[in-house]
Amino acid sequence: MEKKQNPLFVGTLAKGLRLLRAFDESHVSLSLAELVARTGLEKSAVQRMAHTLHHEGMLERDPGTRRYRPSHAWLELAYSYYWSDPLISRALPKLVEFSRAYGETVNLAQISGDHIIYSLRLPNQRTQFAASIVGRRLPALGTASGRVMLATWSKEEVTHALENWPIRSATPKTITDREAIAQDIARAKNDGYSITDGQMMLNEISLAVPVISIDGRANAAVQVSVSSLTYDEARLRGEILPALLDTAGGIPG
Amino acid sequence: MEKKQNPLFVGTLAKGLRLLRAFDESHVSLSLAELVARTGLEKSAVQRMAHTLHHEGMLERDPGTRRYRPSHAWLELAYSYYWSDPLISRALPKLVEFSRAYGETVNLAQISGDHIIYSLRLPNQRTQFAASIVGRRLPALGTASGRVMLATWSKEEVTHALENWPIRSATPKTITDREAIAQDIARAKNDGYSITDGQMMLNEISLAVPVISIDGRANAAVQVSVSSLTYDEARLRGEILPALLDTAGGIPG
DNA sequence: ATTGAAGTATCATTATTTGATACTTATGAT
DNA sequence: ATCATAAGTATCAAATAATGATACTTCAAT
Repeated sequence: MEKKQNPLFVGTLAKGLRLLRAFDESHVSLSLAELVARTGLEKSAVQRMAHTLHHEGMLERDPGTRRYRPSHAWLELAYSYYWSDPLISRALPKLVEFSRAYGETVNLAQISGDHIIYSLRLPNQRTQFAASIVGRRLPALGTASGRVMLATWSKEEVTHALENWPIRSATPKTITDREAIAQDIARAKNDGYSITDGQMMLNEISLAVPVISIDGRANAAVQVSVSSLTYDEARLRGEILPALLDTAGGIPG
Repeated sequence: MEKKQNPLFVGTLAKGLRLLRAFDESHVSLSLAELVARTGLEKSAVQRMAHTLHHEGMLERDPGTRRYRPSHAWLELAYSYYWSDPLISRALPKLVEFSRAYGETVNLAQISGDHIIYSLRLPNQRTQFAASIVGRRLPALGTASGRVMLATWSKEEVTHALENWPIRSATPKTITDREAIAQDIARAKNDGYSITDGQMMLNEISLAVPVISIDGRANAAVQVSVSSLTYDEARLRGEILPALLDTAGGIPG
């Protein structure tokens, strides 16, 4: 590792973690050589780390192809996470209730640095895979959830976010103009919700309302995605928004 | 670490992983001293590992209490897992379909050593928290899912499992007699499904059917939990079983 | 059959982890 | 409030354990 800042920093452990993070949606299994390429570590180091991670049950290994894959232990970690985050258990029953009542996809999003992360997802039949599974991260500024959270933050924090947080263009309709996003956040502050259209995916309209804590600040949002082919914004506002506000407002804390 | 088997084994990495595994449903946050107690490592080692894990974003740290917690990265790992396991994307739409149609809790369980692990869960309003979140592990012999998978395995494998796999008594009704479990597996082999009553929790009836792969073997099961206060076994067999068989049978693979 | 790449094994070198200890900050009892 | 004790943090000399170069073996493709 280049330079170690602190004598408490254990480079070997950090290297091992890099192997875990080498896996993602477009790298579902990796060979030794691919791990070398993706982590930038020495072949010998990768050999040792992969061996150890496999031995410890953190990596599955196909004896035929010799490729490594995430193991069930990765789900167990998610299980521990769920217990550790008190918001999850408070939000889950409310989301289930909403999901059953309206039959639309509903998610809990939390701020995570300059991204949002979906920590609970209740899909419906039309939801596609990527939008059905927890742990997905998206740039906060590009999402209704991120914007509606920012709408509850201080002016300084919002300015900082608008100037520094990343924007990724995912569709032709993605708004990359930071001034336009600033206006959208101001609108969300006024309205108490945020709607985006086709920002992350075409034909997808997203409605988010904040989960506000005692101090008035939101670090989480409840969000509904619908198809623009069956909904327009007005209908979303009329039919879904009131219930979604109830849902978010009903989350204790 | 006691004894190193292989020169490829990196003890430092294994130690770091022990910190991650120290968290579970009854240990949602841990202080340095508690980490020392739970991992059995030296205080200095824990200090270094915790520092590094925090630095790398794998542990959250409350500056006030100085306690460590799982971070969002644990959910990101689950996200990568989901993409890596091809069964997940095949099963999910079928489970959603079932869940919407019947309104009952439905899960995908997979074998994981001598336990089953729930890798997809679609809760309903009545489902309690522990039964709503993925990554939960249960001793395979004590679950309908585990038994119905074993029913598709070879005689030798079943014998080995019955002799060696763990049994944990969770309720007064938990069957701890291995001969009785053997009979239940034989019944499942005959019926193509398994029903358990109050094995993991009182007033919970569980119905599982196997997800059979091309070779006739099941490493996964689709499972429904209902309350014994609203269902009896006969009604479960009559109303739910046919649809559940369709669901499992409809999973490609 | 041949060749190059990928995966595996070995080992001397030394950088890195180690763990004891001292120091500082919190906590709880009196 | 004060003290006592535990928890958390910092430091450093010692040597263990990780390193990475290299050689060997297996695999895959032509």
